[in-house]
Order: sequence, then structure tokens, then C-alpha cells
Amino acid sequence: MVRSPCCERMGLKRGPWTREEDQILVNYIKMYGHGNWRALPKLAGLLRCGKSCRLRWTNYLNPDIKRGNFTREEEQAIIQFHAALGNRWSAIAAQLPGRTDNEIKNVWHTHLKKRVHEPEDRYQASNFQQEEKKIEEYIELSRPSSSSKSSEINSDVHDHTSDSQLSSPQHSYSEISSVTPMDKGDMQVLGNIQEMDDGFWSEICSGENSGELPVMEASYGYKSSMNDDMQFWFNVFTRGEELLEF
DNA sequence: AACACACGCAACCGCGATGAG
DNA sequence: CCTCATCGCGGTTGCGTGTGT
Repeated sequence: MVRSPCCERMGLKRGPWTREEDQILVNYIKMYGHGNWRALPKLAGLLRCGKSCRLRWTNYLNPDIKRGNFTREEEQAIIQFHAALGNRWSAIAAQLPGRTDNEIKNVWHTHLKKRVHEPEDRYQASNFQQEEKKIEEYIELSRPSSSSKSSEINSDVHDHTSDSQLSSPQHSYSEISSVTPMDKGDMQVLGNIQEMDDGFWSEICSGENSGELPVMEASYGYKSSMNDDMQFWFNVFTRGEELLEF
């Protein structure tokens, strides 16, 4: 086999897409789907590389994409997911129907990042860093053994590579919510998060079959199951709003 | 009105993961 | 088991537009 360049530049067009190109791509995908992106431009008669076609479709032409501004709820969700997942834009996008990873990434860099780092911002009525700290404190308090390795654990919170090593709290959501009653806003956030599909939680825990999750040895010295992990992150997200009341 | 700067967004680039041969 | 094609992801760039001076 001979590897051809990833993006053959000879004779291929780059830069902004024209209406005609969009139309050709949309028509082709409507008729034949997009089984093979690399072959698609040739078959469709486009002078673009497959990568460019895929990007154009997934980020712009796909009819499932929701256009328009992000709602406050969406922005809040992005902030919370980013705090937990880091720059895993595709994972965040999977939880926001109709939004692309590229779009979310752009919104983060242009709006939300500033908001997070500028606590006086009027939209961020509460100090985000304080909120983040509270989440970390909650994570810490939630661990079965929370005394000795706190700095190590906290550093894991933002390191998505070690997500699967994080463990669970000892309290279920219902137990916690009985301590701090939720207001309507909390309920809405909870409702939104409960609508998330299970795939998200299993992705966080890198588990394929949640019914038969292996018990794993965490790097900081105690065992936890992936089911516990899912419960843990669920609690982190659902408690995000409530933590402000601490 | 003209210019400079900031912002938002679409697109590109490069790399890692995955699977086929 | 190795090589390579393909895909998907995250980081970055560049252009068009809006805003301030």
C-alpha cells in the first residue's frame, strides 16, 4: 500500500465554501450518505479533500445543527462540563444536542473563558473560582478517604486523562438534596442533566458495559467501581448549582 | 469618514486512535 | 505483527464584521 498525502493539495480548493459547493455536498450526502469521506469529494464532483468536506458537513451543513445564540442554560452547562472534562469538546458537544464541538470550542474561547476568569462579570454573579473550589471541596468530602492526598486528587479533577481513576461519593444525589433543598433553577439544571444519555457517563468512565464494570485500583490507593464513578460525576454536575449555597 | 483594534466564526493543520490488509 | 488509510479531535489561524477613536 502506498500512503497518499492526508490532504492532497494539488488541484484541490481551500478556503471558504461557496453556495454551489455546499449544495453539491448536501445533495450528495442526502442521496448517498457519507460512507467514505475520502472518496466523497471525487464521487460528488467536488475539488475538496475529504477532510474539508467532513468538516463542512459536521460543522455547518448538517441539518441537525442548531443555529443561533447559545442559551444561558447551554452556556452554564458548557462551563460545568468544561470544569469536569477539560477541553474534551466532542464529549461536551455530545451533551448539547445540535451543537458542534467546534462551535462550543469557539464559544468557550470567545465568551465563557473570560467569564470564568473574570468573576465580576455580570453574568457570572457568583465567583466561578469559588464555585469551582466548592465543587472540588465537595469532591474531596465525597471521597471514602479524604484526608491525606487532597492535592493529588484535586489536580485530577481537571485532568481528563485520569477521569477514570476518580472515585465516587458516599452519598447519593437524593441524600444530598435532602440536606440542601433545591430551588426551581436547581430543578431545571437537574432536569437538563437527567436528560443526558447514558453514553456520556460511560464515556467519562471509559466503560463499555456498565452492567459489568470492573473494579479498578485507583492511583491514590483505594478501589472503586466504574458505577461509582458515574454516580460521582452525576453528583458533581447535579450539585453544581447547590454548591453555591454552601 | 477613515483608521485601528477587537471579536466571532469558519476552516485548516497536525496528531493520535482505530481498523483493514 | 506491521504498515498504512481513514477518521475524529483539539489547537490554531485567518478573514469578515462590528465597534471605538
